Amino acid sequence: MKEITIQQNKVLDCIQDYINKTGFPPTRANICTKLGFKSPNSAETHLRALEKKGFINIESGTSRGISLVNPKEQEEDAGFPIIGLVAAGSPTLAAENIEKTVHCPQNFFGNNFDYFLRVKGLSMKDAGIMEDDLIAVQKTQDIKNGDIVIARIDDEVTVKYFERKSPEVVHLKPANEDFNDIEIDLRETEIFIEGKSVGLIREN
Amino acid sequence: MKEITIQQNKVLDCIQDYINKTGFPPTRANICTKLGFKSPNSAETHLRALEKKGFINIESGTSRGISLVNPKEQEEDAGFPIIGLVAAGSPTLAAENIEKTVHCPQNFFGNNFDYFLRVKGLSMKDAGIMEDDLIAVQKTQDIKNGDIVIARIDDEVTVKYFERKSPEVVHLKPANEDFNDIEIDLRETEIFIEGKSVGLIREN
DNA sequence: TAATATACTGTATATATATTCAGTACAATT
DNA sequence: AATTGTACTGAATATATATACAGTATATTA
Repeated sequence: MKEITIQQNKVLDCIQDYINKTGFPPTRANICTKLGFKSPNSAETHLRALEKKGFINIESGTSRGISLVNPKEQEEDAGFPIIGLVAAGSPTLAAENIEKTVHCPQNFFGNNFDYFLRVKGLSMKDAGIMEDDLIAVQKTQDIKNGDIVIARIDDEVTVKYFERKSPEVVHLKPANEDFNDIEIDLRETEIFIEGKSVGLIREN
Repeated sequence: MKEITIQQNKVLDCIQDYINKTGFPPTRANICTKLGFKSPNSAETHLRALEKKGFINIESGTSRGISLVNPKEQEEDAGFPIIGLVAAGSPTLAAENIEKTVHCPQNFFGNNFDYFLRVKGLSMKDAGIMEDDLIAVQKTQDIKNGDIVIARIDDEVTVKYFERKSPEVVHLKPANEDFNDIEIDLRETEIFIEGKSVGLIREN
């Protein structure tokens, strides 16, 4: 997608708004009214530019024949994969691990997120994370102490509280007294942080 | 919604298809082409009937001014209210209790549900239900022992495990050893079951 | 310096479109 | 038997709409 000018973006937003409100695209005159243009040709030239840049399609000779190439609904109401928390051997986002796809807004949990992780085991029970819950994972390296992180040690994926004890030592702490802390010396063991939990869904 | 005839349903499907394919609604002539009519008035009369029955809106004097009253997206991706679990005094679904509206598919949790309830307190902690979690509530009276129910006693709303001890006695059991069972004798105390929990969302 | 893209106004027009009117036919109610 | 709703054809028309043409102005690029 090529770059878009400020005015062209206004026209694009105007079209989106009009469709959301009415259910059908605007005429050149409609756009002029909304944006304060005095000639329908102002809208026409912007539309031609938007078409040339690939943002819209224009059906020739057709009233209101404007269609959006990338409607916003697709961005806001995206499909997110559910990944099984397999014990060992598989990188998290491999296609064969995708259980199914869930549709919800990207900002469903306040923060953006990237995928759902199906929880196995009860090591985070006291944090209210139960077996088969879905954790909304945001792929990020921006982790603070106390965050619930999705960490990979070798090929094992685990969900735990994160706590950095020193530049070289990290503790991964469960929320269940039956489990023990995992202490990791980064000089000895490699650890990869997949991301952190920004939300949770329990299906039943 | 009133009943619809076979032909009118064909016209309605035709409109939906046309919008899906092109991004904008059809003209009378477009409908005629698709359905084999030879006069635009055939489409016109069907459109008027559909409008009268509430399936579509027609913007007068506007080309392609047809909009669907119940587009499929709205059915699949509906808005659900979040209700605060206020301690006393208010019926649950009063408008002033609605925090905000969340958009997600109606079958998001496998079962259909009607609204979200914001949890206060930790009485269901061991069931993984924490403070400020959102419980997806299905309004139903079909409760089995062990279900997590939303019950109203007088004007107090509470979330607990449901267990019927006898035709006259019901136990509402918390999932936290710091709380005690609530024993209710239906001959003495009135209890109303708002519904049951079919899912859970934690926002952060 | 010329060419090109953006960003408009203003006018004009062929045609795309909604919409009314006049019919015909059939089935279901009242 | 009269009325109403459905289901069409066919013709006519006012107007809604796309779209071209003629300008003006500014900024950017080659």
